[in-house]
Amino acid sequence: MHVLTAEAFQQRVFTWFDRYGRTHLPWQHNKTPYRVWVSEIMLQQTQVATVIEYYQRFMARFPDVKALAEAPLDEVLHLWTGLGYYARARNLHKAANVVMSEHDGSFPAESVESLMTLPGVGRSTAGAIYSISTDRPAPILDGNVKRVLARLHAVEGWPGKTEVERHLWQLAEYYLPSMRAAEYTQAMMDLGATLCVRKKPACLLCPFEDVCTAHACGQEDAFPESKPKKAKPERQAYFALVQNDTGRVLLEKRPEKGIWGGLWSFPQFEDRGGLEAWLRDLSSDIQCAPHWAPFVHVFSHFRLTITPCPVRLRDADETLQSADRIWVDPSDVSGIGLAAPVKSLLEHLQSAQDVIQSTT
DNA sequence: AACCCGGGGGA
DNA sequence: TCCCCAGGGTT
Repeated sequence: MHVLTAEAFQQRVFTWFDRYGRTHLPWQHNKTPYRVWVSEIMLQQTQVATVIEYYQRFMARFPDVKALAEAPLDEVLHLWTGLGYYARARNLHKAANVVMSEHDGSFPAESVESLMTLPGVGRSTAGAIYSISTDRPAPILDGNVKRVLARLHAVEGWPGKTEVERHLWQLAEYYLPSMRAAEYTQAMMDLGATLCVRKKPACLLCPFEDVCTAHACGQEDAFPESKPKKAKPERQAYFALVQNDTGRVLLEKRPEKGIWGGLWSFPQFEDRGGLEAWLRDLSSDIQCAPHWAPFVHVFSHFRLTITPCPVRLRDADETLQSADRIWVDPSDVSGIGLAAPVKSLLEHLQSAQDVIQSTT
């Protein structure tokens, strides 16, 4: 077992990429810093297969950074609905405005450091945007590359630890070629995404099969080490699904910070008592249907048991109008961002409505 | 049900 | 500087 020179490593990467690399992803043609940036942000926590549709819709609606900057944030969040990690969309919108107001509308792609001044762009994302859009070398260290390098060198420890991450960056810099920078970045991501996958990697097809330390001892699964896990606390939420005579549904805008930041959701309460008190204040003329079956929505650090409580409201539309409250038609929620379970509940309300209409 | 993920921001 | 936070999809 020996360590490859950087040149030998690069040669193997390019030979493999020339045959097996991905070249037809939507963001791989007409490459501009803007298009690459949007793709990299979407790809941060989300796999390629999921991103493709979102990317196409996003680019059709916001073809350039000016269109994105001028759009209402609600509309950006709408196109992000279901993608998760909504801070990404808020940062994207904020960064588009920074590009317009502080960089005359052209992307600050002169260096990795200048890209990193944009909200939502860290070192790895900046390296990807820089190398792919300018074809000049910059290392990246996304989850794919972490896996490839951690296995190749059997790097111990969880990559979230500063020391481990520092070691991996050092390796990424060591192997970085001076030529074919864009292809190299793409090739490293492709290696991790298609061969060096988390479980059952395709080592027999890997250009580093003969030099990979983890493979040599049959320990591919042991690298990189996974995040130390801890128990997830349980939380409760009661959602008021308030519907008026016309079938429209009341939504509230969530605070910018925290879970589902800036999205629209149902009025939410920690317990049934809170919901009932709120309803009594709202109107004397309410019909509270039996609540629907509770279900669990899992976040990265807690589990939320949601109990949807449908309510029919006869009057008082006006009393509930304000900047952060709206009545929406559950069959048309264009223009606003919704969390996945909220979108799903609105669809349920819509089908319940259809049943009522078809039987009357 | 367990696992994965780049960056921001507060402790 | 470290650790917590954030939400879906995939396996």
